[in-house]
Amino acid sequence: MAKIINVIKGTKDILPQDIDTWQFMEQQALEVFNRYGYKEIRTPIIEATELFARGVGDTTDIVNKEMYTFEKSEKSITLRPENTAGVVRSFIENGMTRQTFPVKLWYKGPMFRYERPQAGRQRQFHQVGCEMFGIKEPSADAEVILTAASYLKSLGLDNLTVEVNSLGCPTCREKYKQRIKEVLKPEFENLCEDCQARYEKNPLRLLDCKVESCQKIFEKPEIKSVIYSDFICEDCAEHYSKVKEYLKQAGVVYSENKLLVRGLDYYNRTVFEIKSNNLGSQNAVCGGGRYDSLVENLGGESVPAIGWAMGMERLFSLIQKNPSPKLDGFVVSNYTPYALMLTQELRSKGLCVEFDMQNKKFTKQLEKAAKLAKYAIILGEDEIKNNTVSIKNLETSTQINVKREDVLKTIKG
RNA sequence: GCGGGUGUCGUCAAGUGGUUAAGACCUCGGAUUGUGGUUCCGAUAUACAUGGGUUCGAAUCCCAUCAUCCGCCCCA
Repeated sequence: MAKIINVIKGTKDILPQDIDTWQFMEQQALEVFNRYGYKEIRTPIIEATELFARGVGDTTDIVNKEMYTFEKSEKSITLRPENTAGVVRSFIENGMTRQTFPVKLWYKGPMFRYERPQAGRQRQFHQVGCEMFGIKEPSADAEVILTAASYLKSLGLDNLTVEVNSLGCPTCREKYKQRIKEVLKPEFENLCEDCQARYEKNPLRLLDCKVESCQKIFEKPEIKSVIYSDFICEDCAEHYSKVKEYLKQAGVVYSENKLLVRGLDYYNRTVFEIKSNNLGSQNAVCGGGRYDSLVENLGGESVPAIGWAMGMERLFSLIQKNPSPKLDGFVVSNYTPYALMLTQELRSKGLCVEFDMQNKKFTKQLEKAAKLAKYAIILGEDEIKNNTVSIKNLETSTQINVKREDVLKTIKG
């Protein structure tokens, strides 16, 4: 035999036995987001590398070491590692700035990141996400989080933890960074290697380091007081408290996590995550936040925006799975042409029906019917002669003879 | 990029140096020549990740490679 070819590391087939659940996720997305006023947008899977360098940020891990990038006709092209940058690009390029605000867009599709695969992490994975443009008021933040919560609820996922935080605006965040750097300066030598690098590149990300020795340093009172201080400016603080107020009024249970720092550079003010306890170490189902300067950074006008993305594989592993439904009927007959005709007739009426194309023995066909279908539709010599069929309920073993045109009525009630 | 675990039929899984490598599920056939799901019998002609090594002898011990899973990191 020839050598078999395997899937690429970190990628997976979505197999027929799982497709019902995937289609369910997609169907719920369509319905819920439509209700919330979102329109689907489909952007290319490949984009100019520069889009991600400028959009996601070149200090992020995603851009630094996780992108699938290749050259074609002297252009640098990258498989999208996330879709916010692509949506923003399209928003600008297609003049959506001139549409009535808010502009609400949702997407779903594969993303690519060159990372070491593990539980809840693949190199090709799927995200579903929402982006809302044009509203700077905190009501937008609350609505966007509500949209996420509604979608999760529609999937039967209720008991998830919503965490929120505010990163402030570029001005107050910069001050905060400086204060963190100052207070940690004496301890610099004691920080782990990663943290030393973060100290320069993005001090905000020092905070969620899990190395014990670093955590001990962060626990020191004088340092802790800086880390946990309310650094955000008055405007940001007011925005943040409004968001929380709205969430409370909408009945969203959330907790504040001051260490919730997103690894993407474009976020400002509100950031949030929705987590599960049943996912192992990759426990975030949803991550998002406000990105008021991204549109401008990518060459558009200054348009505020906010959005989130969910990992569909992670959702998949949390969703209650239902067994695939059985066929409505299986035509059992040793008269193949008649069986074919009856099958076609029933299908045209909307039933899911199969027949035995191999014309096996009657018992074999019935056995197959019992395995695959709710009803056996028996078509023998007598039935053909009288223009009837015998319908056997394969669960209750009751069998009745009905007129051919009454099959639909009998099966569907 | 760094750690740790694991690789035996399509799937699950026994077997820890010694004749033809259990078993179960799935699939297919038969018992049952127009009535299934239970039961019984049988079949799938060479499944020990790959390549080396140790040994009289390796699925079993050692090394390497590959794959996969888990953790760090980061994120969805």
